[in-house]
Amino acid sequence: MSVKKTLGRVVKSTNMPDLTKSFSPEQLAEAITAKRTGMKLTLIDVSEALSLSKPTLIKIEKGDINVKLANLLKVMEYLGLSFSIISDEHTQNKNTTGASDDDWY
Amino acid sequence: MSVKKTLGRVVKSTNMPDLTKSFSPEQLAEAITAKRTGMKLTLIDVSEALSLSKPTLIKIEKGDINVKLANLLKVMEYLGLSFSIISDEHTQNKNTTGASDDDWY
DNA sequence: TTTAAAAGTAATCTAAAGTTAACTTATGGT
DNA sequence: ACCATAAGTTAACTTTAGATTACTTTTAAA
Repeated sequence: MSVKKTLGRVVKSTNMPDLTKSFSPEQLAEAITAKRTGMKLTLIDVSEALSLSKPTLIKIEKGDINVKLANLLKVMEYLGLSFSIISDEHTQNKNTTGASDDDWY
Repeated sequence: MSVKKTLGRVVKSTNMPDLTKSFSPEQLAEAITAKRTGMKLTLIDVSEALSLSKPTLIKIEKGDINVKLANLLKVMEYLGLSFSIISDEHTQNKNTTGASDDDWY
C-alpha cells in the first residue's frame, strides 16, 4: 500500500518527502535522528562506528550548522542518507548561448 | 524536446538534475561554481558579500569537505541553491508499529 | 520507584578550519 | 605580445570545532 507505480516504476509513496522541496538544517537533523533511532542505534553506537565524539553527534542532531561537513556526511552515509541539490528559482538568466550540458542551475 | 512525459505528467527534462539521485560533494562543488559564474560573480564578489575568505570559497568549489557546514550553506543560500534529503535504500525495517508521519527514512 | 542505559551538558585542551596578506598562475580582452 | 582581472596557492597567525572526561538529566524497563 501507499506505493504508487507508473509504467511499472515506483514513483512515490505517501510517506516519502517531496524531493523538490528544500530542507532546512533542522529538518536534516530530524531526519538523521529519525533514521538512527529507526535503525535502533544509539549515539554511542554511531560514535564508535564512525570514530566521532558524542558531543559532535549531538550537535549534528540538534541542527547546529557549526560542524564540519565531512562529519555530517560521514553520519549521513552511515545511516543511508544522501542529498540532492535544488536550484531555487526558475528565473535564471537563460543564457543566450544555447543550453549546455549542465545549465540547469 | 527532451521533456519526457509519463501518463501526461512531466517527469524529467534533460537539463534538470534527477532529484532522486544523490549528489557527491564534487557535484555540489561543480553546481556552486556553475551557478556563481552563471550569475557573473567572482570569488571576490561572493567573498565580500558573505565575509568569507577566498581560500575558503576555493575549498568549497574544489569539493573539499573539510569546511564548516555553515559556510557552505551561506554560499548555497546566496547563490540560490538548496538541498533535499534522500533515504538511500528501500530496504528499511518496515516497522511493526504502523507507518507514522515521517517514517520514510 | 529504583535502576540502568541513553541523551544531553560543561570544561579543558588540541587539532585543524579559517583569515590575512602576499604571491603565482591562468584567462580574456585590446 | 601586453595588461588587467580572476583564480588559485602558500605561509604565519587566529579562531574554533572536535575529543576527552566527567557530570547531569531524561527515558524506559524491571
